[in-house]
Amino acid sequence: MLDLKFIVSHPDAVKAGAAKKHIDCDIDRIVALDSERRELVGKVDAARASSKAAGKKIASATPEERPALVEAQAAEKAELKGMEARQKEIGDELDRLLLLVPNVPADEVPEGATDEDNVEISRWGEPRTFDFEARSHLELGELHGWIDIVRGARLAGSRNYVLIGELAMLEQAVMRYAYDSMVEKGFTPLSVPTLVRSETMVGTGYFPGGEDQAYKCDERDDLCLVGTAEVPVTAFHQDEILDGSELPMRFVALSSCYRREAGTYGKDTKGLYRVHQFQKVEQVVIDVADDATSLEHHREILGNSEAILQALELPYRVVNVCGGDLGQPQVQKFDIETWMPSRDSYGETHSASRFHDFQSRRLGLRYRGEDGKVRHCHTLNNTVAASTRMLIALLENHQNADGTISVPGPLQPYLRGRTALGRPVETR
RNA sequence: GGAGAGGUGGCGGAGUGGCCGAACGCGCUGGUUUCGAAAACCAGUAGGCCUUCACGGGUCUCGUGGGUUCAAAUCCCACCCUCUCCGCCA
Repeated sequence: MLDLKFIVSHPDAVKAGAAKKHIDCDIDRIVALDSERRELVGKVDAARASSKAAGKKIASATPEERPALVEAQAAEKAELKGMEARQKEIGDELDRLLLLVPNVPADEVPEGATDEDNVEISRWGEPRTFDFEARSHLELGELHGWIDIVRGARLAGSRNYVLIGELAMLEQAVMRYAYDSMVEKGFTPLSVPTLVRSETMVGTGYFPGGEDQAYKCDERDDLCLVGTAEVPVTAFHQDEILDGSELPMRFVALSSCYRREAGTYGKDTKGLYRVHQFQKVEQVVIDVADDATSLEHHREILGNSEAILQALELPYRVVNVCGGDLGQPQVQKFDIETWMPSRDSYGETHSASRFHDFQSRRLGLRYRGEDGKVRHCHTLNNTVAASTRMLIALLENHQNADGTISVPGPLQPYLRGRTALGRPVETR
């Protein structure tokens, strides 16, 4: 969430930010509540001070003086109680409203309503032109007996799948390669829970608002399945005051990811593009509260993922996500879209976000700087590799006329030296 | 699932009604000492909110929320969380 002081002192900037994101929130109400709160705090504090002083007087009073003093204090306390009740009301409403105020997008974020308004900022590689009739990942999967959608659905409903044989191996190869690459760059590997308390979902900004997209196990346990390792990794140090000299902290985690995909019926129904469960390697940076530094690290984690795609010879482009396509918590987001021949377009495979202290405030994630001051950390994250979408890109981009799949060099060691997957079939 | 213990500052850990936002230790910061460092010694060192140009002042917080009391970290109630033992199990 945003700092209440910031909202009150820059209400127009916050309103403009919300408008840019196409999100409604009641800033005027917050400003009004805060001014009432301030006024009340002064009175309440004064009344408490007076009551305390009266208490000390009572303690040292003679038995004869006592009853009168106690009675006088009681009247004061009754008034105090009324003010405290109102103060709590205001506090509760403010807390509720503050959770709904979106982070202010950066100036560099383009205006726009949907992903169609995202602005391409760079491009790497050339989409391949096939001199044969290229197959979709689903066709390739069926051809080799690698993907079983029917049994996946029988096991777990629609948008589920089973990977078989070499494709299951390839999945592990990509995950391991992505993971190892990040460890090599100095990121600390973390293996984290994927079932978390709902307060952790609130802390990272997914709740309130994203409840429909999460699987909840809250009837008995108040737990949710995470949609990304970002959640447990970012919240790893919640409610702590870190030593500033330890920052930035760089983490990498591999986890299963669970997404309900509510409201997407009929969208991307074929294949592995939009599924309820996949694996993902995620990078997270816990940073100092300095815009220039966290911006630099935002570029760094974007570059880390680009390096993976380049090593795997997958053409991609980077887009600067527009206001309307930005989530509530982000200041800015760069999506990487990788070329997917069957879609005849670039499909989103990575998402690099920076949040300033939006998540940290909710999480109580702070650090003590060199000057001794305590500040909220900045947080950042980016996909390193998401299993299903990477498999789509790898299968479709590296397919050969005979149906085999060439394995990019970096993945070969993870596949016991294999340079191609699948048995050759009829060339078409 | 059964039984028990406990949640205190950056960390460890005292504290069972006022002298406690809190002993002591560690850590950190500054100083003395030293050619420099280590060690030793001295001093300082929780966070939030309100107020102040500032120095400062006020107030809240000892898991959370209520209650008792003139007065609560300390007593009572509810809830949350953690740990230990037994059982079951990957």
